[in-house]
Amino acid sequence: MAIEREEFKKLLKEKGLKVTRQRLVVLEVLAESPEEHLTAEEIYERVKTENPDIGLATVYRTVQLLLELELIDRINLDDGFVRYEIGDTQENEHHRHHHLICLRCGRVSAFQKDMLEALETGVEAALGFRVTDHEVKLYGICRNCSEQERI
Amino acid sequence: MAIEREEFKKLLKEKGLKVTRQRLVVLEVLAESPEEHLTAEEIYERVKTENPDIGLATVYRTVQLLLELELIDRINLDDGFVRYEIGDTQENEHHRHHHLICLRCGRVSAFQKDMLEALETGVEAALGFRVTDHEVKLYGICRNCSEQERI
DNA sequence: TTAGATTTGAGAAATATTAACAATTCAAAA
DNA sequence: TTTTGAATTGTTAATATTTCTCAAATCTAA
Repeated sequence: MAIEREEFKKLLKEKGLKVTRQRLVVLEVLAESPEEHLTAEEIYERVKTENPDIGLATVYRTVQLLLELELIDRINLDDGFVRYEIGDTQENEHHRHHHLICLRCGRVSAFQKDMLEALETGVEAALGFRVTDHEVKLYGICRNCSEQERI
Repeated sequence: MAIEREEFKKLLKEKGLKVTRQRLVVLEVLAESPEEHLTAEEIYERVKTENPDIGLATVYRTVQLLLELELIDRINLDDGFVRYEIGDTQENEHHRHHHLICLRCGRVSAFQKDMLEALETGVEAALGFRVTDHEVKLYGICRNCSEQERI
């Protein structure tokens, strides 16, 4: 479950930050599409439908703020854009940077964090490297595309 | 072991590409520092000591070519630069995009590919996603920094 | 040596993101 | 509600990496 509007307001106030229309709308756009990975420009386009006077710089600034508050995550698909997606407040840690990227259909999805735990403990045991965060991208062919291929 | 100069020449000829001084020097710079992760600008600076007349665009073009030939790998540390490192011809697959990034000293190192296998087979078994490539970055504190901290 | 295609160098162009700064907006106090 | 001061915003310019353009140079096969 993503963060609620009222929780967000409370969080801003706690940090001494102001609750602005722009901040609410940017978060809302991201919260509306938990499965998508939007670029700043895409967020800007969507925000403009509700708030035509918003500036692109404000989107960049707000996205930066939301990252710092750990309400959203970033993903870089190496296509020249940084993308953003709403985080999941159910998880204790908001580091959900592990994605499956289908080379056929382009779909980006996440997989369960616990699948990474073996890898991380393995690295710690073998190399003494204490893992605190990760960004994992696995490229390949998703189930859907595999099945369509077979037909 | 990285690719040899003569192998590279042969590979270029096989593909109908020309063997140029610039291509040889760029590969050499990368081969000299298998542990480093150089930006295009850094490669350019080093190449210029042997070849002062080279252009930056040529470095970008050559690096692109070397990527396509799978002689080098790219890594993006999200600091605004794409970085390149020589690949390892010993491995059958040249996808060595798995790195440990120390948040204390900034060192970037690689870990053995076989540690990833469990993760990849797990994803395949659980989700039907056939993994063909990966880019894995684990952030944390390396052994060196952990030990220095303790002193 | 020649010829033709590829490659290069230099600088312009493209493009994502950040910085600067005056104008606006928010929120606490009067 | 009004006031007030600081935070935030919008606009535009700036920054910086990477790509594009094109004439000149270079490579390779004949």
